Amino acid sequence: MNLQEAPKSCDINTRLESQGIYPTAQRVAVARFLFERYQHVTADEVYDQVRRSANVSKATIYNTLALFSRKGLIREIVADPARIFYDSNTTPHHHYFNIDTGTISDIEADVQPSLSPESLPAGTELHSVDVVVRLRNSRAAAHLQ
Amino acid sequence: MNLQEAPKSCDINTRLESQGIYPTAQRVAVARFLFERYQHVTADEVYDQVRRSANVSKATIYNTLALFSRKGLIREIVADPARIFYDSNTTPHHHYFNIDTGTISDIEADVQPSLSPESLPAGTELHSVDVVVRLRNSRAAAHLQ
DNA sequence: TGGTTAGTTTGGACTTAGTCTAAATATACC
DNA sequence: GGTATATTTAGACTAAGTCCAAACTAACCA
Repeated sequence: MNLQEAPKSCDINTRLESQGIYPTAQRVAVARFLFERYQHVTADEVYDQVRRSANVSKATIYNTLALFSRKGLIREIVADPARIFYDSNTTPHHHYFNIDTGTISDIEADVQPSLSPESLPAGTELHSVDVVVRLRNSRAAAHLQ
Repeated sequence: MNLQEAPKSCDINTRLESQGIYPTAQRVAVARFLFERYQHVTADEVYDQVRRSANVSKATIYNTLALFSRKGLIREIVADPARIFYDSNTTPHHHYFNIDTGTISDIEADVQPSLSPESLPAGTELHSVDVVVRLRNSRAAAHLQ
C-alpha cells in the first residue's frame, strides 16, 4: 500500500476500534474527514475530499460509508431521490430537504413522531424513524408556473 | 399514433382535466392503472404494467409520473435509496419501509409530527412532511451478524 | 378542408450513483 | 518467513432516470 501513514488520531482510532472496525489508513482518512465537524455529504463529496490527502478508491469510499453506517458511526439520509447523504451527527434529529437546491439541513426544533412499537407489522423490528421536511424556495409571486 | 382508443372512463378523464392535464391515451392508461386501487409502485412497474394494454414509452412514463406528482394526483415516496415509489393514495399518511424486502406499506396509526411553520428556514416554504419508519425483518437470533 | 401552431410522445443515446469482481495488497498469527 | 484472513483497488458493469430531436396528435381557424 502506497498510502503515507495518516497522522494517528487517538480519538479516531479509538472510535473505530470501539465499533470493531479495523482502523486502516483509508478508513481513518474517511473518518477524519467525516468527524472533523457535523456535515451532510454525499459519497462523491467524501471521495473528492478524502482523495486530496489519501490514496483511496471509489469502491473503498462506498464500502467504508456502508460500514460506518452499519456500525452506527454515521447515518444515511434518504431524502434526495438522486443520491444518499451521510450525516456525521448521529444524535436523534430530523432534516429539512430543499427540493430547489438539493441541500439538507438539520431541524432544530423538536419534531418527534410518537410511534408505538407494538404496532409494527408482524415479523419486523424497528430500524429507524426518518422525518424529512421538504422545502421549496419561497416565491414572491406564488402563482408562477 | 397507433394506440387503440382506451375505453373512456369519465372519472379518469374528469380527474385529469380538473388538474389541467390533457387526457391523452397514454396518460389515461397510466392513470387507470394507478387509480384502480391504492398502491406503491415504481416507474418500472408502471411501465411494465401499462405497456400490456397500451403503447407507451419509458420516457412518457417518467414524464407522466412527474406530471401527476406535480399536480398532486399521486405522491412521490423517497424511502428506498435505489428508486422512487409512487403512491396513488394522496391522503395524509406515512410509510413503513422494510429494508430487507424493499417494500413499502402504509402506517395505519397516527404518526403526526408537529411542525411549527414559522420555524422554517428563511426564504423557504413548506412542500411536504415525510415520515418513513424503517423496519428490518426480525430475527429469532438477534446476535447474528 | 388544409395549414399552422402548440403540446405530447417516442426511441435511443446518454448520465450517473452505486455495485461487483478478481487480482493485488496489507495484516495477523503461528 | 509462510500461511490465512481481511482490505483495497481499478475498472467493468448495472440500472434508474434524463435528454433530445424527430415524429405525431389535436386544436384552431381561414
